[in-house]
Amino acid sequence: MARTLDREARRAEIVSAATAAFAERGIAHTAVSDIVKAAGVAQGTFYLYFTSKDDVVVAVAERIGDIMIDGIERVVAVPDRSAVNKFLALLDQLSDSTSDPDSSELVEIMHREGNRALHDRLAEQLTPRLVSIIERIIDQGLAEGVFAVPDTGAAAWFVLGGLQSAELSGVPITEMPAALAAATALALRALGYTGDPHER
Amino acid sequence: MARTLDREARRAEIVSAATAAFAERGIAHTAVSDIVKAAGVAQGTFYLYFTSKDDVVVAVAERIGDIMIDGIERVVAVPDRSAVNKFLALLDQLSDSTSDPDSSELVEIMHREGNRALHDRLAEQLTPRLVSIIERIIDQGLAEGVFAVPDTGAAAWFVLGGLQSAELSGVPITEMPAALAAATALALRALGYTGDPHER
DNA sequence: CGCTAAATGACTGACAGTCAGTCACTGTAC
DNA sequence: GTACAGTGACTGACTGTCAGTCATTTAGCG
Repeated sequence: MARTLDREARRAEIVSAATAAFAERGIAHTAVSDIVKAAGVAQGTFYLYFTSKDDVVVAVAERIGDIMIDGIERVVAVPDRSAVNKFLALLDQLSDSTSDPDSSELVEIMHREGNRALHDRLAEQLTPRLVSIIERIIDQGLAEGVFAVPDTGAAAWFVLGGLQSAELSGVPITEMPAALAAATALALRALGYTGDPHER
Repeated sequence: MARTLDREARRAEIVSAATAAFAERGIAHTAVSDIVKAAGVAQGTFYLYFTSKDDVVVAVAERIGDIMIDGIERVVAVPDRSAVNKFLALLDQLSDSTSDPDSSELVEIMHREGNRALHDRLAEQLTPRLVSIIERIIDQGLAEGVFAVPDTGAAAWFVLGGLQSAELSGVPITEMPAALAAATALALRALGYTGDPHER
């Protein structure tokens, strides 16, 4: 059965099997033997594509991260959108990734208790990418004269941290929109924006 | 050797042994058998005091958290301090926990690669406690008329998230003070403060 | 056909967690 | 003050699980 699939495809198959297994049992209760059984390969094969069990967790997080960044890049790339508009769109997209059927299940898996490691790995590789998108938005806002910050990089990190923290604040899901609106207002104020966010 | 130590003391001994072992080898490379050997008890005894290996990680994080919160409560409890002053003192204390000999080593251990779990567990139980302290400071600031936010809770979460994010931004330690100053300025602006933070 | 590299799966060492048994101590009875 | 049963903290050898390895097999390619 050797050489029937190219390297990337085989790797992707194992990542899919791992994602499904983590969804069903959680990371800690998923053995590498479960993953390879589902993927239809031998245990040794697994270690030709991943250096460790942790390595496949990172790969799953990467896949989720790629999907999320794709969605965000799409709404942010729209030309002729104002910086504030893009910023609000980015937030919509971040909180609404649940509504995207592709990513909704993945995000749900990640938030399950017992899959903390997945959440951490995602944050780890998502955060720098989000920061760089936010930096671009802030720079645009500075050019437009609606934002005022001395250090784009620091502002991007701060604002992102603040917004992510709303997610962790433990407010019930029903009140999330309100919490998010509050965080958005604070973020815009931190960026030196003085207008009404709802102009759009 | 039965009944020679009260429950709390024995538990504390095991936590100490675990802390030392985690410092030396990292969590993943520390076996429960290493901890009990260092603590001078049998493996079974460990499970009379902790439900799992993860449970002792939480206990170590709690000990570190208690020390940090103590230090912060101390500087924040000073009467006659303005809200802005307390806020700045809190930040000093948070970033300077390294200078406190008690906690410096603990903080260092926690930041080591491979002890991510410890960092996460600390954040988990430290964050709500910090939020509540920051809420008190914001309320004081509202009473003093120097802050202006519609929702104290949301503001506390946002500001704390933003500040913690500076820690993760990957700036070299030499530039940390500058990054922290930038984050502080952003935080105060988010809180609606319009004065000069350096009045003190 | 060799030759090379991918794939295999039985195996191993390590380790988290268990449990039947020990023993130091305490309270009670005489 | 002696005997003795009761208690529960403590023990450590043991077990099942599982991540990771490696000698061997299989498939494609010139």
